[in-house]
Amino acid sequence: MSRYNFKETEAKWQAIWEDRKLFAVGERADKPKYYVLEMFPYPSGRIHMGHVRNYTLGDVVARYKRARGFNVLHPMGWDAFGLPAENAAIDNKIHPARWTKDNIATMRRQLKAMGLSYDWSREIATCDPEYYRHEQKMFLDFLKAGLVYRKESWVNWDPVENTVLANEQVIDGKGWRSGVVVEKRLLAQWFLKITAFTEELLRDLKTLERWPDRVRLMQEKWIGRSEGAYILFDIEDASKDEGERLEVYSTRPDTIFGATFAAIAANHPLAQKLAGKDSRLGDFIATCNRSGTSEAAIELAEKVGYETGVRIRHPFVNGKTMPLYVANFVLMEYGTGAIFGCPAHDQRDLEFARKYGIDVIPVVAPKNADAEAFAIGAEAYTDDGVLINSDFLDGLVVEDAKKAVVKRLEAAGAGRKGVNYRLRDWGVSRQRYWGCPIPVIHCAACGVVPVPERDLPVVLPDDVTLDKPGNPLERHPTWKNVPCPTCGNKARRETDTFDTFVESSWYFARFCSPDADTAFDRRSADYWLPVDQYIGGIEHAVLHLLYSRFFTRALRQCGYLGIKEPFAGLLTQGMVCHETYRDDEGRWLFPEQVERAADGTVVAKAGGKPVTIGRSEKMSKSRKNVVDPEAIINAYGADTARLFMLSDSPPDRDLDWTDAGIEGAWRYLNRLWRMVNEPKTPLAPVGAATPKSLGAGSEAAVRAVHKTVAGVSDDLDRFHFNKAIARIRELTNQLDGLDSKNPGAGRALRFGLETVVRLFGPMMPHLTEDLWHSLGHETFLANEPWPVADAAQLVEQNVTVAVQVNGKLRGTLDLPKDSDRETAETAALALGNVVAAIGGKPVRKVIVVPNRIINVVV
RNA sequence: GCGGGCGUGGCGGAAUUGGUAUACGCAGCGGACUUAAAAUCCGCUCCCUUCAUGGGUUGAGGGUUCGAGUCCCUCCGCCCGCACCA
Repeated sequence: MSRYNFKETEAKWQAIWEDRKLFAVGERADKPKYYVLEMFPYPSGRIHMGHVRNYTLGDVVARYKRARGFNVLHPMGWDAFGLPAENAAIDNKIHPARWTKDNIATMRRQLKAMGLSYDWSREIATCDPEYYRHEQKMFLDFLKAGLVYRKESWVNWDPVENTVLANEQVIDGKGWRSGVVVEKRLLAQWFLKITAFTEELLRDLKTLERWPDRVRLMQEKWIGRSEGAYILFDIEDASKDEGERLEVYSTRPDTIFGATFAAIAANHPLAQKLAGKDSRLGDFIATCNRSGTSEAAIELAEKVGYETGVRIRHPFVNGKTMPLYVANFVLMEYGTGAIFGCPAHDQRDLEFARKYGIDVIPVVAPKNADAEAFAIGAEAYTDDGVLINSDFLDGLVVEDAKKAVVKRLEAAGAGRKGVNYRLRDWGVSRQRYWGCPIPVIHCAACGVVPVPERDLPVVLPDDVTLDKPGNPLERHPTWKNVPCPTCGNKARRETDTFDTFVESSWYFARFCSPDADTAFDRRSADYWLPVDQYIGGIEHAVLHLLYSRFFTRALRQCGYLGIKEPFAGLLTQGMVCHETYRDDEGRWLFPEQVERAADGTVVAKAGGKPVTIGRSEKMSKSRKNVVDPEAIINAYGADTARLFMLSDSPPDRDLDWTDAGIEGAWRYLNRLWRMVNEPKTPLAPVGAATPKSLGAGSEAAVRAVHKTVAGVSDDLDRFHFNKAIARIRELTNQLDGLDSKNPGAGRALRFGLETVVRLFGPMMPHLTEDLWHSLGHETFLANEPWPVADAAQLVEQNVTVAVQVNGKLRGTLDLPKDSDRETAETAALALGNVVAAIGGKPVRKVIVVPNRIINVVV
């Protein structure tokens, strides 16, 4: 029996497509444009299965839209700056530029072996000065537009390595290389003013109709708009510092009469000031600063506080004062860095109060509760209710009480209504080498001076040493020494580089005109943008996508482009998982290190000892549950890998990689290949007219083909690739069973097979291109239009209707489509099983859903 | 800790969005072909009970409805994000 030679076939068509420049595109007026983009990869070394999945999904969309008549832009590039290159430099003594370049070469070769329909002439790498010089220009334009500023901000500091650590380099509060406890430290850093667009970023989420709801919801929560009040508390005995007041933000100003303490962040200016007179407070603040800078680390830490001895006055109760604490769970970045605590109606405040013996005064009671008897136990009461113990607020519901409090506060000059956001400005400074230099110069006389545009790009120096801790740019003997562009005196270059999220915030626009002298040609950008379909991992749901949305608005403000939203459609794909293996000593094993023994158990290839199989988890190097895409492509071909990736799970869910699954996909490819190359029924000649009369079997097959075309088109429009494949497989099963004696079988089979080949084109481009030619065609399948179903062939004459008695299925009926109520009801009540189930009881009601179901209620 | 999501046979999943649960595939079992194996082809396969009829089942429990995998509430488990990984 013949087998499909994927190696030869895939290489052949890849060469021909490339040679004919089939996927190179330009702007054109005669077709609608469609821009499909997959998140570009970080060049970490070799492609992994997550890439294969991501790029397969994108390629199906690109090829499908091309067939549907769109002028499709489908580019690829490299997110080439980042921390791993520096780690590799330290570990392997290889220059980050060299390492990155080698990795790109490897990964480009691997991607090309997948047969992806990219316009490779548009390839970009963000570490190329031709790319990042435009980013430096953007930064200067943002600076002019007031969208950039400098301020002090906290970083993770490793006191042994004398260097700043990324959150991922802090493990259990310790530096990953040094193992010593990490401290927080203040550093002057550059910030992009994303908060200038907060309301817009929030409001415009509604316009992103083709984004998953969960991503929009996550962004909404991330921006975190809340309404409340800013309240000023007088500080007792603040005689030396007249007029000093503590400002807090609260979303529950209605609970002000339940306030029994106040707390400020460890790095609140008042805490710093008080620490000057209280060394134990200083120690406490130092302890707080020993936890990491990540919100998770802060929130997960045990909640502790320090009573300062300072007391603050209640704004409405004369003579009432409350203790002021410094607490590790109050964040300086949120609100004013200060809160008032109302333990009765906030769970965290309640736990804090119980721990430090602070009073708990209920001020909101459930509507029908007995106010006298209402007490707080272990749970704070956070629902709506009626105000009690609250002077002028008593009897009001929460909403009205909030308004009443704000009114009084404003009248007393002790506060105001206010809106607050969780969103903070974007800190873009990184104390690292392998990133885009920030184009400013520090002059002792002139201050911060932007690098003049004629001096761009500020290029990274090549001659750096990465074997010592700290930023190599800082240590470089000459690079940072420059004359001040304004006064000409000796000055110092900024040695911080950009967060790599900056590069990925505008790369989609660079692809529109990758060789332009400016960041991008405005006309090209106007033609191609926004991206019609963006595809990538859910892990980018907030940061990358929000930063890109911000950047697009900032670029618009600076006149670069005219759109607000960069990505009109978004598809977030799930992870690729694999089961895990451990040997008898608990060490992880790669899948290729284990095998199934004769008795069915799984053992290690080396030594034959039994292996414990763990559940399927995200593929990761640390657990060794990875399968190398290149090995799969060498063993089965790209089309098999693509088919399996698409057929086994819907794109937004996790996918389990299994050997059995890939084997099954491979068998199917061969089956299809044989159906075309060794047909059981001789195929009608190419282009032959359809005979006047076909046998019943052939006619049914033709109808099935039309139904499949309609179904698959609909599935692909909704990204239900797994369902589309199931449908086509059903059709091939039917075509395989077509009796060759049936009149018109050869014609029906040709029509069926040609359609199957065309429908599978976007998913398995090499095999189908080859079969298309085997079927006698000389055009490129990749250039063929998408098949269209004949609407007349889709109409069913009869439908199967389910018949239930009291909601339980008792039989089915074959009825003409759109039968009227009476016909359906009469037929249903005549069914033997239905009569038996009714058992002579009176029929109360008969529900008829046309063409669907009949339910008899007795 | 906070925010978001997911949960359907031995496994991946389907279910026209409130109307016949388990399509399609994987694995398994039986058969055909073969000296034999591989490959291929045919058949069976959610669970319990039965000659048959029947009954049960969508992580667990409750609710709404003529009817719930789908909507609501409570709980359990797993996953993603938390601003210096990308």
